[in-house]
Amino acid sequence: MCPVPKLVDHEARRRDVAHAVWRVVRREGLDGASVRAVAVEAGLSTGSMRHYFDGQADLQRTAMEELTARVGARLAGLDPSGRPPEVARRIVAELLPLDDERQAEAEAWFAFVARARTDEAFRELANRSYEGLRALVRQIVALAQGVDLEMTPDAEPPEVDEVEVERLFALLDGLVLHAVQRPGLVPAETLLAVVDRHLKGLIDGG
Amino acid sequence: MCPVPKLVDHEARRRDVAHAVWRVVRREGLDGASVRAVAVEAGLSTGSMRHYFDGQADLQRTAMEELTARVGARLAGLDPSGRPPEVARRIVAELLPLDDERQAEAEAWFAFVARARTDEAFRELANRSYEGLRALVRQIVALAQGVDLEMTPDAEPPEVDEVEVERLFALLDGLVLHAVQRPGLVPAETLLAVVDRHLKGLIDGG
DNA sequence: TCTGTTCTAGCACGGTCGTGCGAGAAAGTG
DNA sequence: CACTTTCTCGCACGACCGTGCTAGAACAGA
Repeated sequence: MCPVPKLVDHEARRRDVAHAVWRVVRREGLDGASVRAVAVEAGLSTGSMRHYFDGQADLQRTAMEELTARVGARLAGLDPSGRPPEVARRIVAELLPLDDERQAEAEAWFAFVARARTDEAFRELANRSYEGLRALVRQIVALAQGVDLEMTPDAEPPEVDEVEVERLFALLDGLVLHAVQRPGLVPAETLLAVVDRHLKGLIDGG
Repeated sequence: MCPVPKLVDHEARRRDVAHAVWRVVRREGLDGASVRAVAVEAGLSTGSMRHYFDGQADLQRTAMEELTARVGARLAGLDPSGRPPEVARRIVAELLPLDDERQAEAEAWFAFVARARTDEAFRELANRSYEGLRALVRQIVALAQGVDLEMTPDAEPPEVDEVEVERLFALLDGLVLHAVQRPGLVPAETLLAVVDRHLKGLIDGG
């Protein structure tokens, strides 16, 4: 009856393998993310991965959850100080694939979202992210129109024009989609120019 | 040496099977569009389909081409008369999934586009459609800003602000993406309200 | 009728997949 | 050292897939 020796950090291992899933998904699509392919990418054997994942569903779901957690952590780490319109611009810029790392995340993310349409296992997480992003965009619209979120309670969503929320939300998703669809052909300056133009109209109009 | 008897219309048959592909893709995703599944959906046997398609690649590519042809035909059939801003609004409304038929088309379309990112066989057609839509959106922006396209030669694209083109293009793709992502939860009125708001800003600002 | 062509149906092969399993290596404790 | 637990590896099974193939049905002309 020995005290349990912990040889490897399971959580860290699961995270590493999740990153391997992202790379495979980006390169070959979610269909190509077979257990064998991910094992090769992660430098493991298929049998070895079974000690950390219950199966392919657990593997892919974990990779998707890790992705949302990563994006969420980056958003939570943003500097909330400054005039409201400047904060709004900062958050928007964080949502765009302005560098390679976020481009890779966006490409993998859309693969998961695409599958969520026909696979229940991914749907709930996709819907939660969708609602979370919509709430964030609602705050961005409020910020752009000069509302200071520090003054309003977190529980209550700010009162804003829902048409403008959907307009900005769709614009952002469309920009990311275009960057994903044509990697390297949508420069960062274009993305920023478009959102700056949009935010300008939002500020002037509100 | 008989005169060749033509028992079935090959083109019509290929079209019917392509529609069966759409239904399977909508229901189970592009991964689920196996030759066997499409054969069942179309009421044929796998061996019988080989008389009309060279293989799975031909099958899926044909389904995607048929989809672009269908959308293109609908756009070509639009009434081009009226004041430019009204024509612009008419074209935009045609691009949105306002009824079940176009919703189904949009869902299948995004499945093909998603695969095009990692599968060369679909990439060329996806890129062509992307460029075609971008050119169309450029014309819409010109129309919204009062330019009468009848006065400008077809060969030369209208001179418009490319930032506005990308902004409207991304907005439209984002709206369609949201409708695809959450079927039934994005009502037609919302889609129209958003594009009307956007076109209004485009007209006033230009 | 007979003949040649088109079309249909389904089987069989080779390949990939997810997954369960067991043997052996590695590491920590007595 | 022995002993237990953790970890790694690769094989094997059954399922599904794309595809080639063959035998027969359906049909148009002679």
